[in-house]
Amino acid sequence: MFNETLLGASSPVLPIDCLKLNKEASGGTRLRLVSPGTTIVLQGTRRDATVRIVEGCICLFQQLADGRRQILDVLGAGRLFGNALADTARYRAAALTFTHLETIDINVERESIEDELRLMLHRSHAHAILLGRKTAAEKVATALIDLAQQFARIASEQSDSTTFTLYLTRADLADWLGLTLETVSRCLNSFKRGGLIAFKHPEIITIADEDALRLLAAGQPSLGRRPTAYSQVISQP
Amino acid sequence: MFNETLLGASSPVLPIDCLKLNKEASGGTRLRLVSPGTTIVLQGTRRDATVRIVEGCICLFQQLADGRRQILDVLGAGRLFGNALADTARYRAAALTFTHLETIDINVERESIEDELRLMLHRSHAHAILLGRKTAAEKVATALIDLAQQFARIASEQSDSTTFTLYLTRADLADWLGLTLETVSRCLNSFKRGGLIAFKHPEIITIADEDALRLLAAGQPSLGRRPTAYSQVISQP
DNA sequence: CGCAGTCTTGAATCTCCTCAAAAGGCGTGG
DNA sequence: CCACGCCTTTTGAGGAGATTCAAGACTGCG
Repeated sequence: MFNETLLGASSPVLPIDCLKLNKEASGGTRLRLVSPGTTIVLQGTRRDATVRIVEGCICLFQQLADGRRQILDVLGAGRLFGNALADTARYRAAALTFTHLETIDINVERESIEDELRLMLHRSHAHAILLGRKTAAEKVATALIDLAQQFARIASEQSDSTTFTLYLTRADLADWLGLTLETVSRCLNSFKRGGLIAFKHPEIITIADEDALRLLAAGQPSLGRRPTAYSQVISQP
Repeated sequence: MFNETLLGASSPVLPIDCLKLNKEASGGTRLRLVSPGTTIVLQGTRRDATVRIVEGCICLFQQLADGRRQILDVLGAGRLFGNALADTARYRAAALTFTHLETIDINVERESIEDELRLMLHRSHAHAILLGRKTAAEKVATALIDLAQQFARIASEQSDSTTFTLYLTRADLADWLGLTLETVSRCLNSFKRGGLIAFKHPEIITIADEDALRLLAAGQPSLGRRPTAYSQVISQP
């Protein structure tokens, strides 16, 4: 069962797996460490219950009555989460690794919050075309490109290969991409055999051929299947 | 081919199929009539190019390189659209019927714009779980409930049946729900045979059994298939 | 009346899912 | 240090839901 972390100025309660630190920089904002698997619950309906991810990875998800799960977004360092962005009662957040959070002042960060809101909407729209119109391979390719950008290690910049930690399990990826865990695994290993990516441990991924992956992710006619267009194709303006 | 309507204070250009009216009420906002099939292009990157739908129906959509299309949202009267909400260069809008638009002042309507932004995000998230995790029948049921709410005719409130105009074609519905036009047609006719809905003309739909439709839309265990849950089911708090 | 567009329906195909089993990693404890 | 159990991942075989292809029906319009 998931642990639950309560966050919010109104609640002094902190579960065992949360560390509370005080930071003198940036005006004494609190830092909280959340363990993987923990469901993050922002206290009440307070508008000011909003946090910034300092380090780590969090996913937002929704569930249907029978348990079918859809991960809405995967958030890395710098992303915001909380009631100032959207009613947190409508979906839930879970930490995918040890994650540092810091509470933010919604009056001071008004601008950042509006930017984050626009970013969320843009990402959600991009994800809609992924879920609705991309093939399994295209979905996985898109996810890899996205996660590589968000979680790339600043390690050796040798050649053009990027390595990143895949905080999501195959099951998480499946619930993000609208697939099954087996299909995700098959795609990843097919990419591996094709030389698009490389991995030894299933959670440390190296992008070997980013160009090819990007073409696949974009749904390039040559690589994917033929299109399902029910309306005339409209040329870009 | 789609016509293109230019909107925005910077552009005095109006295509033939657009009527320009002056309205004395609400401070001289302009009203524009857009014909169905018209792609609406908000001029430039101006932050103030934003409109409210007074009457009619507009859909927002994106396309992949090969023409695969995904409708992001269907907007009815009262909804906003424009650069104040999201960069309109990232997706396009098309009128699905004769539609009245009025330009709004983003300084005066600051509050409404932020509300609309949150509504867009919420709807996009709700649509994500539809695209990723619902079956074809559940998708179509969800769409019908949604459209009935947004486009219900205020006609005879007899019994509990709602009738509405389906401005979307089967192809539009398919591109909204991540299905094919044939699957949408099959679902609608299956609902018709099952007594959930009724229609004589394919674009005038009556919701006959709203409760059953809502259960289906919610992905009720008894009606749909068994769940695809890759993580433990988390009980609601 | 005939044409064009949308919608409906059927049959075959295919992608992805389901079910199943085996392999690999990791921590615990003997 | 290795055995054991637990969990995630991989891989295979078969099946189901949705798509594709195709033909016919309905509607509105010149």
